[in-house]
Amino acid sequence: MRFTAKLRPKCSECPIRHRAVCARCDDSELITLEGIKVYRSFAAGDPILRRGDPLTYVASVVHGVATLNKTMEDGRTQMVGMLFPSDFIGRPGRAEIDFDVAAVTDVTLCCFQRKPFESLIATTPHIAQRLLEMSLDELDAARDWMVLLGRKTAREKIATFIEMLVRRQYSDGSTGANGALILPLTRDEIADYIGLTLETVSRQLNAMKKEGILRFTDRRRFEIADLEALHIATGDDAEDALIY
Amino acid sequence: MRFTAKLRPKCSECPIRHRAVCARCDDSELITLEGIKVYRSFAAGDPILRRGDPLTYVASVVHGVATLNKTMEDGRTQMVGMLFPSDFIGRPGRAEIDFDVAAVTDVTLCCFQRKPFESLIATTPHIAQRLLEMSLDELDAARDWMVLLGRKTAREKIATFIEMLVRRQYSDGSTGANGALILPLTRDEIADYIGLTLETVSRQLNAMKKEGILRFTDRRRFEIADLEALHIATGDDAEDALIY
DNA sequence: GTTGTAACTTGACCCAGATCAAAGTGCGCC
DNA sequence: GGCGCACTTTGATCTGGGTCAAGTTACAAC
Repeated sequence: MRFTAKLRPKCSECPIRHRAVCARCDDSELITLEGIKVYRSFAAGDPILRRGDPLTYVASVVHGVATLNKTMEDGRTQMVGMLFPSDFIGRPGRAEIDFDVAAVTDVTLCCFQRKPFESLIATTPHIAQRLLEMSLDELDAARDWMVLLGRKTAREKIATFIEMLVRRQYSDGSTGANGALILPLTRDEIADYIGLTLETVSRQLNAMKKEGILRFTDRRRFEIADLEALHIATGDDAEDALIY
Repeated sequence: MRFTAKLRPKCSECPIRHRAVCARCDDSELITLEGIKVYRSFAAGDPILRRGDPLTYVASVVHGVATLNKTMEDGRTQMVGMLFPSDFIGRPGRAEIDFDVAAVTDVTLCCFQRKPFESLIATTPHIAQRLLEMSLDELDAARDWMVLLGRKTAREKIATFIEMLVRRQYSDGSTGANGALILPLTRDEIADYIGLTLETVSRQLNAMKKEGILRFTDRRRFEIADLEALHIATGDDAEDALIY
């Protein structure tokens, strides 16, 4: 793991304190965690872990966005996850990782050595329970993504991706000034996430701009002009919609 | 949950004893489980749970094959999982299920009421640990399937699906007489699992038959005539291959 | 046996999205 | 302020797999 900084801020002031793997820890458990944690920072574009790397550390994302990528022998790639603040990297009980993890924006991680973290899990049910809950949530999300990849049209894929971004950026308050939303990924990266090519992503995004569903201030910053139309474009049930 | 039988066989003689959620339980923990478990059977084709059903029970598959299905409003469906013996149904801490579970062959489940099972998890680290491990394994499998759905060709999808079947049927010894493999799904169900149409599934399966990779004895029973060619057709790395 | 039906195969044609190609845009850096 | 480069847009064309439409099996019920 590359890193550019080592710090150990107070858990009590941590922005992900109530959503991360440590969410249910009490004060004494936090003190234990504080003793073994190390902050590490990565610049946008940096690799965090490569497929096959030994999993010496596990970590929580504190700031920024990271992606999980699988690459086939001939170079085709599929992104299999996007990590936002509070998401967890690494799995206890597994010695190496089988996909690449990369920082797409500047990223700060709160890292724990895997071995001591595994012992902690065994003795701290609050952490084990929270980790199980987070893993099951990720599994649910992965299954929803399987529907997107297997059955949705290009337009539905884009709309679903945008809706997911909105949900995540509001839930961790990482929207830009005056609530503007941010596309943390390039057209190419979006394509890898939703199983399209970058050209199709570009065309669909511009189509939704022309239709007045999205309003871009620049290539990365935008807002939702018509939340209802966006949801209809996802192809999902009305009951799953963001409130509008 | 529909059921046709209620039995409570001995855990020590259970065929999935060492692979299911109870794998790491000691004798005294098994006695606790024996006290609260109930066997239920479903006929091929029966629904086990429907989307939105209250999750009163969680269960392990003892015999047979079940599928997890998501359906969009307009009827498009995507299978998001296949459950073989030892796989687990349901998630502690969630009151309802958001996909359909159906028996594709005759199925026997070992069921536990969710509430008592949740208390068991809290007090029995052997079960909590095993459940976390199984959930993370499922998450890994879901991510591999995302690559299949997002990036693989029809031929690669079929080959990967067959290879997965071989792996699972050997690992639980559910192959037919003289080691013949069984397609537990119809062409239509296979299509829903790998994101194709039934016609494409049929064409690709017959192509692999003509090429001498697969040998069918009837529509559901077959054997692998060329395991190496099958693996090459998956598009996956040689290192992930079944031994040949 | 016949008849019904669900599952499967095969062929012809079509189209959403891929591929190939060429501009356009914007930002960092000297 | 202009050069370089990465990213994006847009157009033209192609194609893998979808769609539509007959047939064909194969087994279950009578």
